[in-house]
Amino acid sequence: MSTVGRQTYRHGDLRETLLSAGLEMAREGGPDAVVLREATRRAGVSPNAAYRHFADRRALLLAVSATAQGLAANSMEAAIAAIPTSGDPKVDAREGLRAVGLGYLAFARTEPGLFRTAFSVPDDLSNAESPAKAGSGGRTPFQLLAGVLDRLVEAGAMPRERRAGAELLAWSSVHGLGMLMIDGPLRGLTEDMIEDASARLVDMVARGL
Amino acid sequence: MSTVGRQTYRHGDLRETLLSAGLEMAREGGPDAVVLREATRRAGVSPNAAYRHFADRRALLLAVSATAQGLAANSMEAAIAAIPTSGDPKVDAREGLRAVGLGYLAFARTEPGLFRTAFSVPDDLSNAESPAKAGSGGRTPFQLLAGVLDRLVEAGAMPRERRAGAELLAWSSVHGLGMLMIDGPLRGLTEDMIEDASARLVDMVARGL
DNA sequence: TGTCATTGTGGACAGTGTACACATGTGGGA
DNA sequence: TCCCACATGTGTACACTGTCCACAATGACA
Repeated sequence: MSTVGRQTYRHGDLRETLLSAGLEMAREGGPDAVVLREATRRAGVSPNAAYRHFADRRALLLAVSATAQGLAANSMEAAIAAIPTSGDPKVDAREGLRAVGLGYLAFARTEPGLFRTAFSVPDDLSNAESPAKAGSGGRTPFQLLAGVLDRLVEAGAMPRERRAGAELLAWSSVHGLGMLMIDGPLRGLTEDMIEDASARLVDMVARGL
Repeated sequence: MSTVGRQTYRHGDLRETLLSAGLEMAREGGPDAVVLREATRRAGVSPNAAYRHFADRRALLLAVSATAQGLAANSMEAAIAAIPTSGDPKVDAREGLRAVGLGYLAFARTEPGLFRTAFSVPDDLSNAESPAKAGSGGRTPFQLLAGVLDRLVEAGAMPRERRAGAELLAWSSVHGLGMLMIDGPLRGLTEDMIEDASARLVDMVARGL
């Protein structure tokens, strides 16, 4: 491929360009749709140029995944921001938990490709607070969840002895519904059923935590 | 490819052979590792022979997925069978629910590749009771779950008005933990942490349903 | 026995990830 | 200011994938 559509030999910001090309492909078709050669094609660059910025396809995918997690965080933050304060700290804390869960699920529903790319690429809890995964508010999905759980304890709406590891429980439930809705056996549910299931699920978590 | 290692031109049971080859690949590397050509290679047959039995790679993958769901059902049934009866129907029903969840999670942990192949391939609830997905007891994972939920209601351990759609809630929670453990951000958890999280999760579900 | 649908083969093609050698710019020290 | 090392992009090549097409072997049944 020659340097068509570009005057300079250097691209200028290839890494970023590849990343957003990858993000776009992920949006349309999930992690499997993130293909390296296509990204370089969209960037107007030869296939191998990508290897100057990403060790391999996997590395690109991880970067895309992190970015997608940031977008998920945005959705969660938006849901948090939308809840009116009631004055009662307990109620507010519970609403915060609900909002985090519903924001996560809303992201799954509106951006299924990105959701799958964000959370079904092999990763590790040790990276859960990496700034690359933060939304515009500066916090990652994991940090947002941890935050509302902390508030829940402080407000006395959740026994302190159950706090440790509660992220995993809450996250699991919501994540599972998201996955089953998207490419698991729960596809084909109507919008209403999804809405209903989402609400009931976060209630169940709030009750059971 | 010639008919090496095989005297007859006809293979005899190619469909089944491809299926178990696919299952083996899925076991080792999840859905992405199920590659059509490799399956035919293992069956000692030319690549195109597969197309006499499966429309395309996707069809093979779906068949493998169904088989894997049957294996998951086996794991769940084993967990159910292992619980001692207490005499108290309420207690028994709750233990049944726990067993179903823990059996599902045990399968996820011991057969991560098969688990992902079973439950993260696009499917539909309308196929949830397909005999192809049944375990040796003749019931699919979905049917097993529905069964324990029914018992829960009959035993009076769960309000009847919450029964509808409860499968989705219970399934979501347990499925989410499984996925996050395997290739999501919850990898790297120690055996103990997983054990603990699993137990707490099913308790949460039992409490919150 | 002859016919014909079923099952398998062979060759081909486009597309993928990635390795290796090479080309082209650019910034920092002489 | 020159020049060169280093970063970045190109070209070629290879092995591998899914899948299409035309053809060959086989076995069941008329």
